[in-house]
Amino acid sequence: MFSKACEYGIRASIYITLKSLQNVRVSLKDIAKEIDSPEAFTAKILQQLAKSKIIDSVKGPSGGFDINKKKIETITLTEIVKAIDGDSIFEGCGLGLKKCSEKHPCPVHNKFKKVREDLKKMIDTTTLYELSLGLKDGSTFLKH
Amino acid sequence: MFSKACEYGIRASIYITLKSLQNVRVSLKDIAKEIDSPEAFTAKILQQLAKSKIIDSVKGPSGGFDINKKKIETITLTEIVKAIDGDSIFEGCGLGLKKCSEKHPCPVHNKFKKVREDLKKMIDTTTLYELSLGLKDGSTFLKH
DNA sequence: ATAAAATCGGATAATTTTATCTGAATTTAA
DNA sequence: TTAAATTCAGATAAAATTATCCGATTTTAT
Repeated sequence: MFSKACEYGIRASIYITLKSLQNVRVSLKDIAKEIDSPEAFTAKILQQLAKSKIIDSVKGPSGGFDINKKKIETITLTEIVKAIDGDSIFEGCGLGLKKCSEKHPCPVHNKFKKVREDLKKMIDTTTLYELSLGLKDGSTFLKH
Repeated sequence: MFSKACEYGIRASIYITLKSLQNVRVSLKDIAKEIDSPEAFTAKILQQLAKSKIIDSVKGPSGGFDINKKKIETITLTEIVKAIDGDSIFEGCGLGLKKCSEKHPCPVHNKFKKVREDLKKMIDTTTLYELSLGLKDGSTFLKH
């Protein structure tokens, strides 16, 4: 569904959200440990998210990553997915045709349309804030 | 969604279905041309499908691939996907957690569940026969 | 000022996926 | 029986993705 990079990116974002709500900035090392991801690779992904202005990064001791508290409730999964995987997941044809459209559909075009729209709707309406709640109350997890 | 190999596999299967319904066996070359896929790579995929007993292969001149007519109406996309991509698409966690379950869910577990179930239901009930109809009447396409 | 703690950026490496090549085996038909 | 048309199998190559390494830069705290 998503690339590994995107999976890490989403998991990291949810963790950063959780901590940001507690006014705590978190380091790469901390993030990688908490989401059980390769540190250096995760660094690259966080850089992408920072460049896309989804998260903020601060260098130096006591530096790390956080998300603006006011922004947290507005950030959706869609923004993160787009920043990392682009919009292949939204646009791509289910059977990989370069030109697949209503006018020139592949055999599964219509059947896929509904599934894809549901997926789109779901990630479009799911916020980081929302996802951090389960983490906070211990009902959901980011590793193992 | 699916791997490239799987996309080619599905497209090839639909084309083989169309021709098999006309009692015509098709060669690799023909298939690759009709679905616009790399020939040698497609060969590997067809071998997988043949080993999985989804399609039949015949060597020698006038050889090629076909599907038993009686079987055509019973073959679903699920069988093809499983033969090529395994069941990662059915089992995998949306965020890549190794152990994600009802008891230990990732933050998007429940939101993904519905989408995934819809996808599963869709490919589980879609047959090759059905997909070949649009091709036959020119309303759907396998390339460009 | 200086040392330490962090991110940043670019190069490189490992792995997986996609794709190609080549020769062997099989089958058909002349 | 031989040549041609095919698939088959294994090796290899190319490309994309995932992952690591290292030195530079920034910032903090002493």
